[in-house]
Amino acid sequence: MKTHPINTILQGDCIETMSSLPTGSVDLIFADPPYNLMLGGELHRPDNSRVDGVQDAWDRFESPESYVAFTNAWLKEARRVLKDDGTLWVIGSYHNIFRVGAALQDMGFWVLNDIVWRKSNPMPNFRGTRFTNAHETLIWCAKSPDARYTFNYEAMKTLNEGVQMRSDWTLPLCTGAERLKDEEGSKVHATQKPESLLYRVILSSTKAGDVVLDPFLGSGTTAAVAKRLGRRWIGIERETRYIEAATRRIDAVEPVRDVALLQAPAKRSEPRIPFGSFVEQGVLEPGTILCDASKRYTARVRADGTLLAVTARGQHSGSIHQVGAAVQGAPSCNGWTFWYLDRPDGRVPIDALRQQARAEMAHHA
Amino acid sequence: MKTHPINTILQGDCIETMSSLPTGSVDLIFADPPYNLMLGGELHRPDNSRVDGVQDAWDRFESPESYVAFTNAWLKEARRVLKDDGTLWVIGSYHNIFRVGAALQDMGFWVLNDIVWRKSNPMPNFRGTRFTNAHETLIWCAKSPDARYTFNYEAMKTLNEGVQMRSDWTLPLCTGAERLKDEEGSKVHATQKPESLLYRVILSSTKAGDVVLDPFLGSGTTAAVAKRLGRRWIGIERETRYIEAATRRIDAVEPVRDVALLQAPAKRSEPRIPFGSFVEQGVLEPGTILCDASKRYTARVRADGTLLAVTARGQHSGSIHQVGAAVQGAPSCNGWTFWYLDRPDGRVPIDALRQQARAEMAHHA
DNA sequence: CTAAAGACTGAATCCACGG
DNA sequence: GCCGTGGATTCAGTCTTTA
Repeated sequence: MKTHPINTILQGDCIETMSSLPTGSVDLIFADPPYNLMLGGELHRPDNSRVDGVQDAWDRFESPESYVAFTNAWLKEARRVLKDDGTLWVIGSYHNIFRVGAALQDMGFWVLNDIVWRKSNPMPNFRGTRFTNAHETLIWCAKSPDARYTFNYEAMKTLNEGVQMRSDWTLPLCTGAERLKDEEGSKVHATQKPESLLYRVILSSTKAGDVVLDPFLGSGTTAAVAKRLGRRWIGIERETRYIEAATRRIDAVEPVRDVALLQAPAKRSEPRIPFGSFVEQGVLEPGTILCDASKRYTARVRADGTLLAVTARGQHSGSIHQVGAAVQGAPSCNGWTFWYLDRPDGRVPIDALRQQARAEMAHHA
Repeated sequence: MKTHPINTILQGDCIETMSSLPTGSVDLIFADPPYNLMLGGELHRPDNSRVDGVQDAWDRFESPESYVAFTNAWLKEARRVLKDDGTLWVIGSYHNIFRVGAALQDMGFWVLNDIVWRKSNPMPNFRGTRFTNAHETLIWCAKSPDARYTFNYEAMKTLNEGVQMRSDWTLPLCTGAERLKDEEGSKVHATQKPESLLYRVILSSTKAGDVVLDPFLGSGTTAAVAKRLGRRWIGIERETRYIEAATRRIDAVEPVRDVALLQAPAKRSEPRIPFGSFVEQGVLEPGTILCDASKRYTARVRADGTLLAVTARGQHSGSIHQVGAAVQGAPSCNGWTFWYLDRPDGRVPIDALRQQARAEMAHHA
């Protein structure tokens, strides 16, 4: 039986090593595969200094076909290891992202978003022959169109000052103290990703305790951020020098202590309270009149917690939601926020009753 | 012998019609093919209004395979018609752009840039299920790696206030007076592109007098901008109603005398700096304690950039502004100046972080 | 007349759970 | 698996109507 290692780096080829992991065992995969840059000769700045680009053997492929074969192979194993409701992130540039995206769509993955990492401090185009290549692309996808994936909508919205997080993220490159250096002061890994990028990836699409797999761990950014955010992790890496640097780095990470403190709870996860319970408990008398914000519609509360409304279009009865939708002629309605109640201290939405009940439940818990 | 029509709209299927054009005869192709969105049922806004999505027959394909076949067919003709030193632009979204990009790379096209059109006013994600889809992607490519293509580096730099034009362009959607409407006031074309986008495309990669071909002309944006910029143009379109609207539109265009007089569209809605970004980028650890100037109140920073404060009046969580207001019992509060941070070099308002980040952004810009 | 408030709109793969 | 129901969910802008 396949064992399930956790919080460790597995040394080896990413495809072989993934094949040793159990089927449907990880919640999230973040993959930063070789980009297959196919750089020609060396690149020099206007002052003739040499640009230290990606020259490593791991980025060399014989042909476009062999890159596609490699992509299909690792994606296939990733798909097997991923839970049915898990999601996959892949990062790339125009050199490889189209082939990767087409391959994963052909394999049945369902794209949820393509995300643009807009670099606030990209390397300029020294020759002035193209637009400054100032971004990279991430693809976020589920295993199927009907998968129930994790998306921490509220956390992303608050992280973005109260408006929805968009598909373009402006973040700086990994530089300065965050960038791993060897004894001689040169960078350990050519393509180390910034922790801020992984922070957003992991915070948006996993829950605390989830298992995050990175099949191309490199300098260990994914594992470091997963550990910091109270997620479990598995890394796969071939080269010993990267493993050594990543291990030191991950060991030094302190997880955030209070997991409950990590993020505000989503509204969707709050306990459900039936409207009828307020009638049942005597908070509302049967016969109480409700109205909408504009006072165009009124409805009467019945003993079983349903409403009764009479309009020009006829008589409507049913739940607070059904009657709210019916009187407006709308396809749906949130009755909690649509209906109001006259109280001595003013008109309040009936949602105020629910909020109060929830606050009392939290107090007793 | 094949004739070379110019400054006209050719009615017909794009592949057949392109095949009637001479080989190696156009300098630039801009293509806005169907995205094959595959939308499900109806979508409503929270106010219950219905979203008027793309449901035209031209966007429906039998299968992913038939979309790929269609893509290969039109790309092949486009490649033939294009001069050896000409370039091709294609716009798309995550629904189709990966398949398109892979197809054109397989065909030998050489990608020069992928360009992100960052929409300053995208439609939100109404259900809170994904990141707001706030961009589209353009691929710019030459016929071969050694092609001597046109790139007006200086014009782009000037258009971008003296710094190199990046691969991400922030531009608004096509709305208001620019959007073509029919007699009943509804939009003529579901996916009319803004002229500002085509300005950049045509100005960056053609010379005056060059021939610009758009095989999916639609509402005629490409032809209108080409004419305005003193380029020649050919449009291909199948549907009579689009041709009629585009013809009126193009006829009304006055070519500019002096292209240098064209001014850059105002930059709108540059990224703001959310408080959460400092947590994300590791400037602040989750769990960090903030306090106000008088040290009466303290709050704890959470991983999503919200604060959590406990006072005699209860527990408060939310943005730096909301929690600042709540602990004081005030109606509002500027959290940037209210909350302070203890640093080795003394206590500073958190606004110092923001000022520093803005200074760095200005430096990089 | 101006100013404020309300209506309308955009290439959208847009719900979750219990019976 | 399907079906019914609860109830959660929007940003930047333009244009129209009201005060």
